[in-house]
Amino acid sequence: MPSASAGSSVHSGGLRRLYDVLLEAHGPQHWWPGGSAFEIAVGAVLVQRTAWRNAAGAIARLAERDLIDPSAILDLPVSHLQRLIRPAGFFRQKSGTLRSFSAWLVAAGGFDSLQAYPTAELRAALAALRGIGPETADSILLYALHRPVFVVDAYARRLLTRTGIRPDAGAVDYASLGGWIEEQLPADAALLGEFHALIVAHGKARCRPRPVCPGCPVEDICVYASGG
DNA sequence: ACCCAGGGTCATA
DNA sequence: TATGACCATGGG
Repeated sequence: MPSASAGSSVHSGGLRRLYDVLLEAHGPQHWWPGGSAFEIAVGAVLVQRTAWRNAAGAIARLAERDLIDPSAILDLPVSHLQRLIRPAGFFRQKSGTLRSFSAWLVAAGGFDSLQAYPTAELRAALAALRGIGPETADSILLYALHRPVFVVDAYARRLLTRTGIRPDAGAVDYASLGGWIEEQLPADAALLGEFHALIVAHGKARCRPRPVCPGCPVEDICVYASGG
């Protein structure tokens, strides 16, 4: 018998099955297919509470000027940085976050140097930066540093709640929920990266109405699924 | 005009 | 602990 794991009795392997169903329904999302680790981290900051289209526009404006580089960001006058990232919204806050993150990264010796540190330590260091919370920290860990981390976002909480995999997902704190999920999945950054992207894609496309949308591909593993 | 988008921080009760 | 206000742009 597997050791005690809350909630696994009803949905044994539920998370892995959810991944399979989402992949089948939506296909691979290929987030950040090409691009440096720094560009990925910049994207993680710029996309906060913002449509990806807008964040991508801001990244393009930086890229056109060869500014996707921590030292280049730091050398740039703040007003110029703010003007360039304006399409991403919250540009005053995000300019400060990008500068703080760039300074931290340069001080650490770059992304290659970061790989020497354990995930928990990096997560704490990132989340200590102003403008980087738990979710953005995990996004950077996952997509830029390829650490096997589950990114807990609002879509994930909603989906876990509605499927009944974790009915209290909306109320549990970030670290507890993320850790609980990571325990049940392979420590595979590629899988977890695809999973997060799929959850976002699903959240945008489906299940807006509650409690469950008719014809939803996730319906058959949903505790609320009825005859409708 | 209204709502939302791949969050985070701070003030208040 | 838990809401609420605020940050700002762009598309449906």
